[in-house]
Amino acid sequence: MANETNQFQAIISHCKEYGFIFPSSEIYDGLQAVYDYGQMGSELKKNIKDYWWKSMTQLQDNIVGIDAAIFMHPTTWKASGHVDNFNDPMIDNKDSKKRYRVDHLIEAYSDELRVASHENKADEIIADMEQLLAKDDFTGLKKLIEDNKISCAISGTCNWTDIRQFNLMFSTEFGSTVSSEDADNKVYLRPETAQGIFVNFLNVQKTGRMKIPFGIAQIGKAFRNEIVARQFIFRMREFEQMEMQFFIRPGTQKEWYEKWKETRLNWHKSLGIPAEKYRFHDHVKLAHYADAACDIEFEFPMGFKELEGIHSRTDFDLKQHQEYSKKKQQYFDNDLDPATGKPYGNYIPYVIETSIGLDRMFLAVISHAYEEQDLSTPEKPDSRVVLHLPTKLAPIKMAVLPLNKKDGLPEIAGQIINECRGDFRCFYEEKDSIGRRYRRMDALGTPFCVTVDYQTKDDNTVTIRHRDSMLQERVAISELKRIVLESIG
RNA sequence: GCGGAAGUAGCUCACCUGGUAGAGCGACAGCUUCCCAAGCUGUAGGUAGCCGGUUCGAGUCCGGUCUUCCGCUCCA
Repeated sequence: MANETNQFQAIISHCKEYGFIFPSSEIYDGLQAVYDYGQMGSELKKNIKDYWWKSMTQLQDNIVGIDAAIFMHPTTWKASGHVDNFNDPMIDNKDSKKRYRVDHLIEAYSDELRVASHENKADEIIADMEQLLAKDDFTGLKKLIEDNKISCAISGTCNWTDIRQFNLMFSTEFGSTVSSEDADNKVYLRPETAQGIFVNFLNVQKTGRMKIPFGIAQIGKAFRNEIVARQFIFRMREFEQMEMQFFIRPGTQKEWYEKWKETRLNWHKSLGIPAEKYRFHDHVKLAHYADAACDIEFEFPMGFKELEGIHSRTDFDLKQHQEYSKKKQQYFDNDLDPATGKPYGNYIPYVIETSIGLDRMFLAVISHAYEEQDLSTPEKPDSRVVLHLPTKLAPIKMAVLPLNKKDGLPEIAGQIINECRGDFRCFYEEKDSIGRRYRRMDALGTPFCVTVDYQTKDDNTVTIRHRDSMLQERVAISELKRIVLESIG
């Protein structure tokens, strides 16, 4: 554990030191669980995004992308269940420091009463609780707990804090003249991007003439007012999701669920990260909208944690929106049902969702890439920090380094950069010894270092040095672009 | 939100029992060398997270606050 913690700390420091990630508004002491991506981090993040976007849209026959607004009509969140299901009042036991959902605590007590054959009393308490919950009467709820001497299972005491509401959605007022008391004008910052896809389901389906099965992909920010947000960029209050909702014919959800599990895992493996770093974790307790769900977990420095979720959401979301909006959310399927020989007809599609946290993916990529290498020889101690980033994700693809900063070498280097910068990001550096420049590039994850030397002036060849192997080969300048582009894939 | 630990230069840290801050690495400028870091010269950079208290005097003691990591909890 100590090692894992040190490794995690080292990665956090490295991210700061080399311009990948900074605490938000750091000069004002930062803002809890909010981070900024720096000059290197923003490139890496963008490359992850682009790679996901391309593989989920361009390379698919039947998936298109959208970019929905962060603000959505407030009713969206009533329909989705976020308003009702995620405003749970909580209470803490001061002795055991345990926190409970108030309804869970009271229900557990009523279960005990039932076991002891006090059925009537149990029913009565539940009825009281539901009334109080409906009124958001926290004082009354606390009184209910105290009157019944409901105690903490750990400490056995009734030493409770006041009941508090934890609303996981950020809200703000819409329009410049409304008062904050006016609940009708309260809008939320979306806590997930999925609803932006669901409310646009028919727009996309009709205007894009999409036929089921088809998908809608989206990358965007979401916001959750987490009770505890920690572990660097793993759990942030403002984060970015990359997700795809795949609309299918009801009854086919099992096969599509399995297919997307496999497809998504293959996507991860295609980045060269070994399969052992990943595992599936099936949800036992399903969310209100799902009939099957699993996570793809990644072995982060702090252990296996959720990276991506794959959920079979049934027709829950579209059905809810149909009910709340009073607009039919159905699709007419002209394909023939072999059982009847007739078209499948109208139905509300089922949905398989794949949803990955972009920031978590960033953390997965960088923590797997990070290595402190011992390069010592008997003669001399030596070490380097290297980021083994896949070329397609590396912020800088190629550094061009003149061996010397005179004799026309920098000019040749400049020409090479001008030839390549239109195709991929290059970096020029003439300061310090060549070895030191290589090591600096290693720390940024730059896969190729091209060195212009005196031989270059004679035959237009340069050396290209590979980050991971540290080996060099001599190639013609005219070959450079092809080599790098091939590696980007 | 509770508990634990911690916040001193970009990074890692030192300053032991209070007397107005140092090192290594890094950065920058120049020189030298030149295909794998730590050569030479010079320079910059910190009102010790912030606020308050005790004290003649606080980075050092006390309180508060912010931030980070760890445990519990939470995680649609």
